[in-house]
Amino acid sequence: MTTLKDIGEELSLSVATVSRALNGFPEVSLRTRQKVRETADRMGYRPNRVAQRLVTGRSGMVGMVLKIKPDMTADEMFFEILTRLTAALSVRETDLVLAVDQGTDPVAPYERMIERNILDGFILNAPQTNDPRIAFLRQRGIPFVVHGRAAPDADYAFYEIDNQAVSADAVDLLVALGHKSIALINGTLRHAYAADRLTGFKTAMARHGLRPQATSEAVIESHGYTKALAMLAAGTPPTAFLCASTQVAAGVVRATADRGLRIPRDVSIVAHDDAHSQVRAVDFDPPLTVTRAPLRDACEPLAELLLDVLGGKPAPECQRLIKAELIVRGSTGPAPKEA
Amino acid sequence: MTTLKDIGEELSLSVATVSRALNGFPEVSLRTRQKVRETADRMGYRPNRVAQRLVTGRSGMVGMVLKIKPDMTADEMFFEILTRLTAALSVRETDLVLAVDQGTDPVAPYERMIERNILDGFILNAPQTNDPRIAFLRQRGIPFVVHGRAAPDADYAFYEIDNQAVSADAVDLLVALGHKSIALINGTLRHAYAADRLTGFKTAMARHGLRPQATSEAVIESHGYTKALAMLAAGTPPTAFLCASTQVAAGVVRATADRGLRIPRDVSIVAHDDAHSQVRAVDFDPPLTVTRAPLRDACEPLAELLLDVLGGKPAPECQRLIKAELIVRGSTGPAPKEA
DNA sequence: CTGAAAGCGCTTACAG
DNA sequence: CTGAAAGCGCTTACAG
Repeated sequence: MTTLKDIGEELSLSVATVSRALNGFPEVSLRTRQKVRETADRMGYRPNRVAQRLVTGRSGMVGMVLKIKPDMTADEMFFEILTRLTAALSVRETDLVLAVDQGTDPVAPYERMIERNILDGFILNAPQTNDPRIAFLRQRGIPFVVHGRAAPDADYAFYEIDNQAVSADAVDLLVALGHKSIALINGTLRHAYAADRLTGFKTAMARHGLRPQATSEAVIESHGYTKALAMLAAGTPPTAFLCASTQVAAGVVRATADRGLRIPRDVSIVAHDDAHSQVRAVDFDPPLTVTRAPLRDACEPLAELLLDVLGGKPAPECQRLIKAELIVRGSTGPAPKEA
Repeated sequence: MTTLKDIGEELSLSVATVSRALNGFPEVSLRTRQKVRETADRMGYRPNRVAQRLVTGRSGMVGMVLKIKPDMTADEMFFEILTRLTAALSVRETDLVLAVDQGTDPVAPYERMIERNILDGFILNAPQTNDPRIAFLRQRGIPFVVHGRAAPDADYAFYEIDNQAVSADAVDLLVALGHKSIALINGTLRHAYAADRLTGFKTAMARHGLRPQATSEAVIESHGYTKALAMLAAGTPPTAFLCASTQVAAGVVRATADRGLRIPRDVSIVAHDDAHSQVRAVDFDPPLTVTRAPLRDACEPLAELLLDVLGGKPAPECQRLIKAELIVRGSTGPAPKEA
């Protein structure tokens, strides 16, 4: 392996100058800089990251813990996220070390990774309300960025879509179309995003003087199906549904079909689309109106924000609240005339 | 962060002695060793891996490239392999850095990772015959271990099941049951394991003076189905099938059912089972006779072997050829009486 | 049994 | 614009 010293000897320069030249310091003369670059290339120089890391006090590695399903099966599109995150970190000279969480204690895998003493920080995902992992990392003073935020008053770095606005935008659209009986089929409330969606939903409904209906359970087709079926059979059935995901929307669609109702004539549907599920919004008939915020879009900002945090940027400047797009398609229409 | 120096000052010892004590060197007196250990614990000492790595010349990181499917979907059970491998490396103070191969050049991702100059070695999987990645790493002198071996005369570290024996064992079992017309529904021959299975099959059949029938394609249900259907309709239909996987076996079962044949009365089936597929051998009716070698069992030895290689152990001592189990269940029986 | 010293390959004040 | 020096935190011959 060729080192700075080798290059220095070749050119009769000190390692200090070679180092500065290679790092593009302006005080080094252009001629020297060019000569050094050239020689470095010729000699196949690659900086020793470990040495760089020792002197800078950073390891150049960040950790992420993957929560996996009990059957140890992989999440759809997991690899795309992994790829994008790896790439985004890689251009920042940072490596990603993965761990898998299979136990009951959500904090344990983080402790294990910290124990190893080689990580500069963490990327967390899927935060829950009062997430113990966040409390733990903060208490230990370990830098991290969260994909999502555990509470509206988060004082740490995060990248998140505005989930209250997700609900509010959908409600506003439906109300403008004349809907008054609107139901939210939401995710489990221990997930922070679902709590935000519910808050946004209730607030928006109240603003319009309407009474909210909501159910919060697992984001799966059957949740949409069973709850929509029950709601449609009730006294004042919803004329519109907000669905936590396209999977949930698929269940709602099935329920409306079972009841002999038509979309959007009898029932309107809006879903949130993270562009991650195998169930594609445009493949519905009619295609789904959605609030859309691709999960994959988070990778680049997450890497950027984490590096900012590691660089000492204050937390309030490392927070990104993104608006989801509202894409109107065929699944929403005017409210049916009242009987 | 507390360092060796801190501990040394606390105890009025040199960093050298503290280092030796903590690393359990026998020349340090027991009393000193205990005192140092105690103080280190009390002060919350964690060795700085980066410094250790600089001085030992190793980064403590190894790479693995995942070849993913075009739809970027995850392989079944991928997380279990990832977990086990991470755990096996972790106890050896080694971290795993993943990259994803999405391109056409199989070597490119390795070049990119080497470029970064922080890896001690690689774990390769799914070797192909004349695998260019192996040629590349060897030419560059980069340590690696292969899960599988690209050729029977491999001169590098590998962990692999004896795929020739997999076929031979199955053939021997079937011949003992009186079968003479035996077909192999094999994986694509560019995969080294499939080439070995075919060789083993032909050799074993020749040894018994029988004529081999084989087809080598993708390891999917439809391959088993279409080929078995065609073979069963031919002049001398097989009375037994060797299947590359449980998926392939499912196809063969479907084909025999279509032909109105019974298992094992009319047709016997042996499959190879890596205990990785969602299609479980014991769930068949009748349950499948298999050669069994769980993929997950490779994780621990792979980690061990790679660390051996990094430690300078010669390649011939870093090769493991494992016999798969032969588990006889209901899908094999005596050959039908000849008509 | 323990210590002083050199060194791993880099970066970065401090001088000049 | 360039160099000599110190230092990041560890390990390990070399002495004693």
